[in-house]
Amino acid sequence: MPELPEVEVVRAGLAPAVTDATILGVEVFEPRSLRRHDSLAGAFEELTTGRVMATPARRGKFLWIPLQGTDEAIVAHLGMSGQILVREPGAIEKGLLRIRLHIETPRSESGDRRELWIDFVDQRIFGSMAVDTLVPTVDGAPGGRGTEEPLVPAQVSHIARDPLDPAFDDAAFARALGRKNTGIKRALLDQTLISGIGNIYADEALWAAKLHYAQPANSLSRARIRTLLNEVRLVLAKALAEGGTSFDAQYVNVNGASGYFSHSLNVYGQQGKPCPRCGTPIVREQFMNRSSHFCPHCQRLRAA
DNA sequence: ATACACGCCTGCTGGC
DNA sequence: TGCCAGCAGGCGTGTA
Repeated sequence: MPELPEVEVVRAGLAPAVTDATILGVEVFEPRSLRRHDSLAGAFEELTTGRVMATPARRGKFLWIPLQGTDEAIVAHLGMSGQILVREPGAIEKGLLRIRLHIETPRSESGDRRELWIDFVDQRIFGSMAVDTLVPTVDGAPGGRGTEEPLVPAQVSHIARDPLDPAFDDAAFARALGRKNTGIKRALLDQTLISGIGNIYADEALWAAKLHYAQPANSLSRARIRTLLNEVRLVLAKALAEGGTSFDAQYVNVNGASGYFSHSLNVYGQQGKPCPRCGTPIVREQFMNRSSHFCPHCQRLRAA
């Protein structure tokens, strides 16, 4: 499932196709894929058709494409199974096509323009697209990766910056953890504290930092928080460098090719296999109605 | 206010 | 063989 690295791969792959391209038309095959769209502001099709797009931006797992000459952007979240694919007209989608943007790229040096399809494919409809208003960032820093503008879609403004964002505030994150009387994994998955982390990379980062998922967030020392943040960044950066994860082949990048980080997972999905550090069999337990994978030897609950 | 349960979704898998 | 419960889990909303 797409987490920060996978969404960033999509954003970067989308950029050359959509930047300065014009939206010629929109086909919505599944209205539920517009769940995030507030139709009181107008129909998605009407707000997008004819607009010229700017470079896509991302914060955490949210992606947005500003619409030039307006204070609006197309917002996309991939949910569990969403993909955004850049296709040549006429391509046949194997997955469940929910929304298709017909776009025309800007005039090239040779003077021609190309028509492309931007296909939003999503099996489970946890993801969605919308048109939303851009609002100023609270801290005045750029809204996210891919933009210099201090703007963020209204529905993304409550999402914290992600740990790869230069404007992420380490000290504020540490203070927030100190106020959280909950397990550290729950805090890592709380997108209002730190964004971009999902179940896979939460388990991987906790293993790397030798922390138990239920360790109370407010029991961690400043030094441990620093270590954890460092491991989070290493895990995300490594996955990003490898092009994203595709342990179940749900995730594909904008051209339809699978990512390939799954071979280097240390604990996620590795239950029963030896811990790469100490050899103790990895355990899987239910936590927060999802699976948590950890090494019972390396990752023990510590006294507060 | 904070913490947490739940609903949303569909394709695949394993057990009977 | 066929059916169906269980599972995958991010995020918004509702509740205590």
